[in-house]
Amino acid sequence: MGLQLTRGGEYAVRAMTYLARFPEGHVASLRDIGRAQDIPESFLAKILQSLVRSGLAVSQRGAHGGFALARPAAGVTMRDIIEAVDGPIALNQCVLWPEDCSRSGDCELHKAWQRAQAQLMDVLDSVTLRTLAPQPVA
Amino acid sequence: MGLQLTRGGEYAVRAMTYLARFPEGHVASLRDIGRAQDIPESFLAKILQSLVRSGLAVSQRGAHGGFALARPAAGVTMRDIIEAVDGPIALNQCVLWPEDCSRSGDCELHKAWQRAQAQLMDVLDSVTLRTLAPQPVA
DNA sequence: AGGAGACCGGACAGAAAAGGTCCTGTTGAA
DNA sequence: TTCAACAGGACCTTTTCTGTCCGGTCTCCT
Ligand code: SF4
Ligand code: SF4
Repeated sequence: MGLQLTRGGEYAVRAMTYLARFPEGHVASLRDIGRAQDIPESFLAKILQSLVRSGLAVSQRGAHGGFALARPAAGVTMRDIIEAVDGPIALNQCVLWPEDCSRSGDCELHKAWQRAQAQLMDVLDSVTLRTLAPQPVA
Repeated sequence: MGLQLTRGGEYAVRAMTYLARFPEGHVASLRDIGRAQDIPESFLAKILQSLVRSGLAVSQRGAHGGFALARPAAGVTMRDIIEAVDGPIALNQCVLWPEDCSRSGDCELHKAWQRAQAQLMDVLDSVTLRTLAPQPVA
């Protein structure tokens, strides 16, 4: 393989999409999210921690605690979520860190990867949680 | 990380691009390619084997042997090369094997990944070895 | 005040993939 | 015949992925 989304990334988007289905501010517990989205709960705990640390979600501790979106669904993109849990997206190392490759100065391949990355980001930046969960349930 | 080209994929494109810089049919040895492109030779051996098995390169055994492109440079794309060594490209599992995910029937996220994949393939299919190595050296 | 419910944080661990290495065999041209 | 060069497979090390576990902490509810 190679060049594929991690399980963690997929889970993160699914979890956030689930939260976006509720009215703004609604809190759902780890257990609820895991059950609803078929995500192992102890793994999901780690993923949600990343999302909280990245400021995409907020957590409520104690009884009746859980997680909620930190901002309106329309303002959170697929890219935001994936980068929060998997780190920066770079189809090839040199796209984000050109200094790592001595050839990057005049490399046609480099330019190709930059175009590919730009096209990918176009999609990832344009899809928000509102796109993924259009109608909040009452 | 996650979602990044493998080292093997990068090496493969570099090796093929090197071959494309010579007149059609020119044979270069493993050693030559490895030295010119800074690729560990024993690893490169494996990569070239994959390329030969996939029909993108041909090999010549015995003294003065080596590797050459199997077809004109303009007919070999980035995608061909990467898929030959890393297997099929799928930004998310469900893009190529939707039956693996029970949700794939009506999943907005799935559609998003399909768009992203299509954009990526547009670039990868449009870049050929002729693009990467415009002028064969005499 | 005292549970009980729920997240926090870090250590740990098994499995898989990435990234190579090595060795023995086979080929083919000089 | 010799020897340069590829073929193929076994093996190895390191890193990343995909989780698990547990003690600690916080907060609501009674
Ligand atoms: S694409 Fe070019 S610049 Fe980027 S890593 Fe490969 S050789 Fe270096
Ligand atoms: S994007 Fe949708 S279809 Fe694809 S794996 Fe995730 S949930 Fe399944």
